[in-house]
Amino acid sequence: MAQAKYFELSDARREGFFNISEAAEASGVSAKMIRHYEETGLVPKAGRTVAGYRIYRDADVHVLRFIRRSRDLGFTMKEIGGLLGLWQDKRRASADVKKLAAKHMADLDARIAELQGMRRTLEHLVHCCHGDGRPDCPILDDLAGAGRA
Amino acid sequence: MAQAKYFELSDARREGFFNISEAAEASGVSAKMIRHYEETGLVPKAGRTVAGYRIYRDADVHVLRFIRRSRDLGFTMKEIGGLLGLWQDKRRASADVKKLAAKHMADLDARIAELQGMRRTLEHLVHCCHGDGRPDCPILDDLAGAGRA
DNA sequence: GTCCACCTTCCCACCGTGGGAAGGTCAAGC
DNA sequence: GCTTGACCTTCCCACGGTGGGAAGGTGGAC
Repeated sequence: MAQAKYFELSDARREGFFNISEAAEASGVSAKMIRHYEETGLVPKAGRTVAGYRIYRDADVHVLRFIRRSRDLGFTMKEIGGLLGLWQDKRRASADVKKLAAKHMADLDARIAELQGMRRTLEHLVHCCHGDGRPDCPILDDLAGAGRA
Repeated sequence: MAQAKYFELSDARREGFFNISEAAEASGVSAKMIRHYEETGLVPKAGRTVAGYRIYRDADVHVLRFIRRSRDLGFTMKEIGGLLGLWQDKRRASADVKKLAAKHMADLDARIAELQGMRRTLEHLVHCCHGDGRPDCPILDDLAGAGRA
């Protein structure tokens, strides 16, 4: 990632590097997750100081922010790997990006529809339940017997 | 769960018990998950034959179906634990069930809104991307720079 | 020199589900 | 009887993402 070799931390700072918590702060990705992304290969290994501290440049933080934004849009790690590849490939076809995004949109639609289905059923049940001190409850009755009662 | 002790499997069947795969089939919960629910204490420990095979009665299958149905409505394991408790408590107040269900509905609403927010943003981006062989792509531009460009 | 904040690695947890290995058991066919 | 294949058991590992925390090393300020 940083491609830098074996600075003292103070030197690294002078050269414009961040340590991991600064990179986390600037990118919105937690230090924990930055390490995790490195470990899983989503981002290349960070440069290190002589003492073994990870150091990051602006460009690295930029990558992390890209990941953060992608997560915010609900892309999976795998998809983000693909997006990063496309982002860094200057000869990419925008159609490839669009395709990936459209696929993800379809996934979101499916998930939304699923949740809305649950919500509708639940709304009906909640509506039917008088919700007082008595024990009889159509919600439980449905859970207990739906599809065969 | 089954409260039965140490049958031979053939005896158990005559007494109306199911083995785990029959219970799975009848309840819609996989054998794998039945064991898992037992291990986590969501359902009581099943009875066993002398050979150690789990055996289930109709009532046990009924419980499993309750769980399955609850999962289908998106309840978490924890919530299902609560629902099971209420279901089996004949002196429950239906208000308690309604409250749990209403809370879950609110959770669903929040999740749906979140996904719809993602979807809206994504739709806009996909719409803006010409999606041809050229590399320039507003989707990647947004992921790379949103919030500071 | 001391102190505290930060860094490192490592392991564990969540939730829900599935895969698969290694070994025991049941029932059917011969 | 014995073999065969389907099933059972327990155990561990994986996924996606994120967090908690322990144990030990460092950086920098006073």
